[in-house]
Amino acid sequence: MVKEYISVYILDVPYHADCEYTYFVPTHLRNEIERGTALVVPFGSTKRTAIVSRVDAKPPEVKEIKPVLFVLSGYFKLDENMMELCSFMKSQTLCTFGEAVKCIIPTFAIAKATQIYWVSGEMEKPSPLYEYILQNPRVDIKKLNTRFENVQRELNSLVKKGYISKDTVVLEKDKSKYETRLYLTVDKEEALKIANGESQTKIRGKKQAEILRLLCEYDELEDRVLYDMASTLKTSVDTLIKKGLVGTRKIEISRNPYSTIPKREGKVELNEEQAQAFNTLCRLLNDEKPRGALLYGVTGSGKTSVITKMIDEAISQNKGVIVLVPEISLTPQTVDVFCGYYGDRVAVIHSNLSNGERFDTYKKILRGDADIVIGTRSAIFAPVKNLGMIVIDEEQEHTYKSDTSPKYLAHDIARFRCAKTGSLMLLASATPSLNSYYKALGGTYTLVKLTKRYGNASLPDVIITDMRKERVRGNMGAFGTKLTEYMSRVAEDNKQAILFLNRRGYHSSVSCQECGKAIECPNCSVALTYHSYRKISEELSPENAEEIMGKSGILRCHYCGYHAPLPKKCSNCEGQHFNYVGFGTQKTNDDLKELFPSIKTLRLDADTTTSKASYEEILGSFKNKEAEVLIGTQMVTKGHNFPLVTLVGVIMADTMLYTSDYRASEKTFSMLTQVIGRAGRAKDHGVAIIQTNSPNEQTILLSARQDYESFYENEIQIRRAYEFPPFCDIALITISSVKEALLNEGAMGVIKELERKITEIGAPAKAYGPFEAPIYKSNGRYRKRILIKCKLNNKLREVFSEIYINYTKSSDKNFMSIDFNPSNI
DNA sequence: AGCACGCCGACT
DNA sequence: GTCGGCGTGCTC
Repeated sequence: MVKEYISVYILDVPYHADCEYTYFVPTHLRNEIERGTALVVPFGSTKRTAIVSRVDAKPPEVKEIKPVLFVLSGYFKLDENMMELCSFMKSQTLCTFGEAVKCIIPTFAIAKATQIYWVSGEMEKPSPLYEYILQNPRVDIKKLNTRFENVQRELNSLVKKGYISKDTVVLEKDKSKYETRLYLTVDKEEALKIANGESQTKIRGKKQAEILRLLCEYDELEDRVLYDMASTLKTSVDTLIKKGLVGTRKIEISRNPYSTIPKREGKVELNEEQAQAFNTLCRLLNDEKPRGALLYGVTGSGKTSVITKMIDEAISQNKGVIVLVPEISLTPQTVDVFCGYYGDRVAVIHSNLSNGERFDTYKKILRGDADIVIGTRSAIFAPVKNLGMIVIDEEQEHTYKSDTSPKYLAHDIARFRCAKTGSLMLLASATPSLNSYYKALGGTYTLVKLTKRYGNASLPDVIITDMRKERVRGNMGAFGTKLTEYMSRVAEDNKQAILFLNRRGYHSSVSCQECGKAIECPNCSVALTYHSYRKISEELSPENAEEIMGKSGILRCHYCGYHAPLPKKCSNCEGQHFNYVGFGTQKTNDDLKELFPSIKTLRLDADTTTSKASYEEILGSFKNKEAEVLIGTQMVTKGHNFPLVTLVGVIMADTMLYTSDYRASEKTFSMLTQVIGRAGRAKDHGVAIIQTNSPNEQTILLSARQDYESFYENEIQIRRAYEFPPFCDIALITISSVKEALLNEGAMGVIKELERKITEIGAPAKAYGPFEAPIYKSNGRYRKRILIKCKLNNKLREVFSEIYINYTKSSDKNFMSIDFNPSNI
């Protein structure tokens, strides 16, 4: 029973208005309300959906305290853990409480207040809008908006003049899907008698008799199916219902797109090392305290077997499990394996689900019908019952960080949920993120290693090709000598090859043609980014790049704002010619066609895989050997094993290495390690060829040896020396505006305020900027950034929050976004 | 975010 | 004179 006053969070308010509001609870509603209940309240001049945050609020000193209007029921209710998670997200990522709620509950289930209109007075010269409302009483604003332009204005004036009236209603949705089942209400013998005309109860139609016979045979049938089988329509069934011979019932059906996957049987056998890892992890799982573990296993060491065994263990103890994978479409085989193994107990969550599917999946988990959830980032919020373990596979992947509000990292949500439920957070990777490995070495996580490759799997031979030498020899194409040679061998031997290209990015760096070194920021140890003002129409090719790029442009650091013109010569070797990394990838396909006209290729990238189906189609045809070569981006590095693939080629390994991101090495290492691993799955000995301008780069050499630990040792020292995560946090403030002058002014104001507040609270933080964003002008808006290296804590977050509020409250039309530890810089 | 209020120009 | 443009500020 709640007291007189409650506090609520209103959904759909901007950040600066997102605070707790107090309402009076009419007595008749008092036993329907608790913390987490959804209800509708008057807010300003509208009615809004809200979530109860406190049931014992003190009335604030405001001129009017309004009463709660009514309570929303259904699936739209938050439990205590969800409530705390929303508060956590709000403080952690500076999102609104409502944005957090929308992560946790499918938007489908959230009732939203809408305006409806109807005609209430006669109009002399009816406008089209008036006519429409006359025809469609109680239409909602959404529908009007789709039919008329600029509708709000006219509506307001019509209301004012009394021609129409409006009201706010909250439509509670039940978007569940139902089907109607038909069954006999008399026993079968009787029904048969009736059908054969042997009973006192007489029916006339032949169809009706047939329906009765069918129902005798099948007990219960879906209405549509029965209509089909009896080739009849609703009318004859209706007659039977009226006669009381047939009954109907509605049953809710669950939209499960994965229900067709055949069930597989199989028992996981672990080798000694895996068994040991399993035992360690089991102890952590059984510990009542929340635990974190990092399962670091070299490529091919059988991490998945250990994870599967852990899931078996968890569900045998009646504990629920969440398994996160980087991108579901990248790993359909993972889903197949899981669904095949665990059948109906699995729920799959990813961004391609329809609203209906998402809602059904949500309910299935809520009911406890699914205790294993596998999915992408957003699955971290799944309301799994009796949660016991959260697995984050390939935990270093950047897709675990959301880049739209709420800008959370799945790990943080996992940590929070595990802490609340005493669960195990299990991170798994062959190339862990530096952050996670650092924590593991520091004892925050238990480090569990798998060092032995499974079975007799061997690493492929890795050949590193120095592309600078190829250029000197006059080979300007995408294929070096070695790769050409091995490609033709693949063709001869009737095998297959995978070629890996980096996505063609906007950022390009500049590296010396002689020594291959990229031009770096003197303060930050990251490659400087080349900003040119060339026209997009000037298509770059390796031949004309130096000329075009050299003409105009400037080098910038995205961390400290350092900028400089292009140097005349390389600071390392005095070389005078530079390569502009990040172009020419589109030539690969053309070059390939030219070199090997008979070879069939398949392309796999964001352009060719608009749907999940096309992705699997492409991989399917490659598996069926409808093509010899698969060319693609990141996507080719994951998933399927292709037994015929004996060659993996990395067209240009530097593209990712020399980006402005401080994690460039980390990302390159992870990527190359995975690509090379692709060639090691074949029965025949595989070969991986890495083409690069910097063949002596440690990152490339170490990834060729799959030597993560040495890579970590190198990289962590650089991070420490230049103070990058994990030794600090990075906050990125982006301000955008259509007016360039307004932007400068605003950004300067922000950094001044920021610096003042940082000094005030004495936080260890340093602000850099403002400087131009990598794409300075985009969508007609100019964007500037301020970057802060700091150690985030509640006090500092509060400072950012205040800055954000001040800025969004102010009247100018600039936008601000704040991202803590962004995934891309 | 909505929405109302309020202060300016161009219309019957 | 007033309609309706949008800048400003509030929401328990």
